[in-house]
This record gives sequence, structure tokens and C-alpha cells, in this order.
Amino acid sequence: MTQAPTSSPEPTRSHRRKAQTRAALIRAAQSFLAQGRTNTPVLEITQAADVGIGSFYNHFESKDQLFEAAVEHVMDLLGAVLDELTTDVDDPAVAFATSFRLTGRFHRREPQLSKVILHATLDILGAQTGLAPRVRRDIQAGVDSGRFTMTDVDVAVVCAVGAATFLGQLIHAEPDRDDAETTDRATEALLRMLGVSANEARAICSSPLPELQTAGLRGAVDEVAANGDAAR
Amino acid sequence: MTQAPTSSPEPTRSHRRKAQTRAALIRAAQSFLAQGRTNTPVLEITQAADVGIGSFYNHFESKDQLFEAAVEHVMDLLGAVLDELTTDVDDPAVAFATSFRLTGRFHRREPQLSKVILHATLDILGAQTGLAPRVRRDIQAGVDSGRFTMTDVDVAVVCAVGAATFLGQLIHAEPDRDDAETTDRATEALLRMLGVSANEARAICSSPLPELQTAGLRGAVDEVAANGDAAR
DNA sequence: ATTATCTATAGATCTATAGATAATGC
DNA sequence: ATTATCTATAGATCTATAGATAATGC
Repeated sequence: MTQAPTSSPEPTRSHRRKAQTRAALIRAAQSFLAQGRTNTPVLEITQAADVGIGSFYNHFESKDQLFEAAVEHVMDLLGAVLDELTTDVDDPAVAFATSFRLTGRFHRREPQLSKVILHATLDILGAQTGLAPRVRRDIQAGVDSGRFTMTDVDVAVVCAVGAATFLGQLIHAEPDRDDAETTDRATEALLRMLGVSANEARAICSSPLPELQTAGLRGAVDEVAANGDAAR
Repeated sequence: MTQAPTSSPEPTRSHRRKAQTRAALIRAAQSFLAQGRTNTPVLEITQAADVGIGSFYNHFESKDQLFEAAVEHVMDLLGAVLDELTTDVDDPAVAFATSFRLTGRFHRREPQLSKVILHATLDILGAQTGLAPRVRRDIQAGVDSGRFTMTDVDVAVVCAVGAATFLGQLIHAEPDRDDAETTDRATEALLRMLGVSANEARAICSSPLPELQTAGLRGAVDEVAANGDAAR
């Protein structure tokens, strides 16, 4: 049991229970979202979450609002994972590559969470969290420092984020495919697109990667005590 | 009025009227799909199509089936447009670039149809029609002939189709952006990614493009006589 | 005679709340 | 005393069909 020294630790037991109910609803919503079943009745969602239907309306005004929160939660989680594993990377090319390579592996490691993101494709590009803002930051830094020769940041971001998203689709569609190898090839291609030499791109994408660890971060993002996971 | 010498010309008047009803339902479904309003009640859809609700069940078994047909219709239209304008292009790099550049312009030229595709993102990659199969064909040809040095076709397709899709999002999100210029830059970047030299990529994307004409093809794809459009 | 359309609506389904119950906080 | 939960359900909404109407095909 990782007892994370998490952000807002919800002082009272009542608060913790409320947060658990909310987290259970969000988890249930994610499982339906991952299947694209967005017209699932509220009652069915609350049953999957194992809470009374009345509790739903204590937390959310509508199903859309719940689904929105469920997507945001995954985006925040992915963002937290990427930040956790890319601190103190100075070279923008390596920073970009690391985020991209980790995201590719995330699709296989956390298929349900990945599918939540893929089913909300239209939110990815403009989101303030998740992969897109980090890709933008790294590409901008690479352009500013002259590391990248492709200077249209908007276009570069669109290509990279689109590729990351569709890469997820490919990884889900072909369960036998080697996700790491496929992802690294895509990363390499994108680095070349950005203007990194073929040799260097290959070297960057062959370098070791920090271990993708999502489980420990869930609680932190949920702002829910670790025992929330036991219910699953 | 272009009286296209279209495929199945539906001999009797009765057949033509039936096809019109179906086309009206599909057009209405597209306008809701473009807004992402997939839980719109059947009655509201039939009202938008200006047909009785009973007619819906003459043509489709469920709303999902209608939406599926509506998406397929757009994919077929885009596919027909691309084929129309890329016949007798021999160089795979030029063929790829032409399809990609035309698709980019399609987003601005036919925003509603484009949005139908973007809201069905998860269908794009695996579709048997639309951009994806053409991109795959051209990239495969380029790899086979040695025109492209990037040899992982699956990965290349994922990057290109993802970029084309998210490019559409960008073009819709920023109405003042020059769609042609933005698209050509993305195409150029992807050609470099595939292994075409920077100079050549630039030359290909600066070369003239056939005029994108979608209106004339709608009827053909609808398999509906030209007067079907008058009702709009 | 056949076929596609239309309107009206029965019955199914879903949403959102009222009111009861149980637990916590002070 | 307050707060979050629960169950039961009124009322709203939606689906899908029955049966009537109108037009075409032969």
C-alpha cells in the first residue's frame, strides 16, 4: 500500500468517503467511455460504481459533466506520469522523445485509460494537460534553441500529437504488436521530421527509458486515499 | 445542374423518391454528427430531414445504423474526390502529397463533412475508404520503389493519417488560418519524414494542385439524381 | 396491387427528485 | 446538527409500430 504524501489530504473521514464515491463514479464512467458507451443510463453507471443513483446527483449535474471529469482525470494522470519521468531532461529533442515514447507504452500498459483518451480525440489537441501541452513546450524549446529546423510549431504539434493518438489506435488494434518497438520507430520518424539527423534520432530512441509506473500515481491524481483502490 | 452519368440510376420514380428520403436522412444525420450530437432523438432527425418519423424505420433499423451510413457516405465522397483528382500520378511521393494536400483543403471547403469524419476519428484508420487506404497504397508504393527510406509502412501510415486528422482540427479551431499554406507545410514535413529530401519535398508541395471540386461528386456518391440537392 | 410515406400513440426507458436512513463532526 | 448516502418513483422523453393515406407500376 503506497501511502502517498498526496496533495489535499481531505482531513475528515466524511470527506474521504465523499471522495471515494466520486472516484468510484469516475472509474465507472471511464470503463464505459473506454468502450464508447456514452449513452449508458445513469443508473447503470451508478450500479457499476456500486453507489445509489442519488449519489450521482450529489456529485454531478449531468452525465456529460461526469464524462468530462472522467476524461480530465486521465489527462491529468498522463500529464503527472510524464512530468514525473521527464524532470531534469535538458535537451528538448530528448524531452520530446521521452514523452512520446512513454505515451506509446502507456497505451499498452493502461489500455482502459488510453481508450478513454482515444474516445475523446477532439479534446486532446486543445487540452491544457496530457501530452499536447508538453509536446508543444518541448518543440517550442527545440525551435528556440535551434535544435529543430522545422520552425512551424503549430504544424509540428499537430503532426506529433496526431501521430501519438493514432499510434494508440494501432497498438489497440493489433495486440501482438511490440508496442515499444513500434513507438520508438514513430518517435524516430518524428524527430527526423523535426530536423534531427537520422543517426541522432536513432540514438535518442535507443537510449534507456525510465520505467513507466502509473499505479502509484493514480491515488495522487484522484486526491483519494490509497485505500480507495482496494474497492476495485 | 450537372446531370452526372452516375452509377445505378434508379429506374423508376418511386425508387428515386425513396433514395431522396434516404439521402435527406443521411444529410440530417451528418449535420448532427458534425456537431457531435449523437443522442439527438430520431424524431428530431426526421424533422430536420423533413420526413415523417415512420420513414426512418423504412430505411434504418437504429440511429447507430443511420450514423454509420452517414459517416460511410462522407468517407466514400472523400475517396471519390481524391481518386478523381489523382489519376495518372505516377510518382508515389507526388500521389501521397496530392491526396494529403487536397484533404487539408477539404476541411475548410467542406467543414460540415470534414467534421463528420473528425467526430468518427476511431473509424478513420481502419476504414476501407477515405484517406487512409490511399495513403497506405502510396506509401507502400514509395517504399517498394525505394522512393521513401522510411520502411515501416504501418508506422508511416499512422503518422500521416493522424497528422491529416489533427490538421483538420487545427483548421477548424482557427478559422483565420491559411488552410492551404498550413496543409502544405504539414505535407512537406511528412515527406521529409518519409525520406524525401528537403528540397524535393518543398518543390512537390509548391507545385500546382488540381481544383478541389466536391459539389459535383455528391450526387454520384449519393446515387441520387441531381434534383435531390435542390431540396436543401 | 404494391409500395412508401405519413400521423398518432402505446409502451419502454431514463432522468431527476423527494423523503427516509445512517453516519460523522463538534 | 449536519451531511452524504440510499431507495422508490413521478414525470419526462424516446423508440418503434399500427394503421391510414397517397402515389406509382403494370
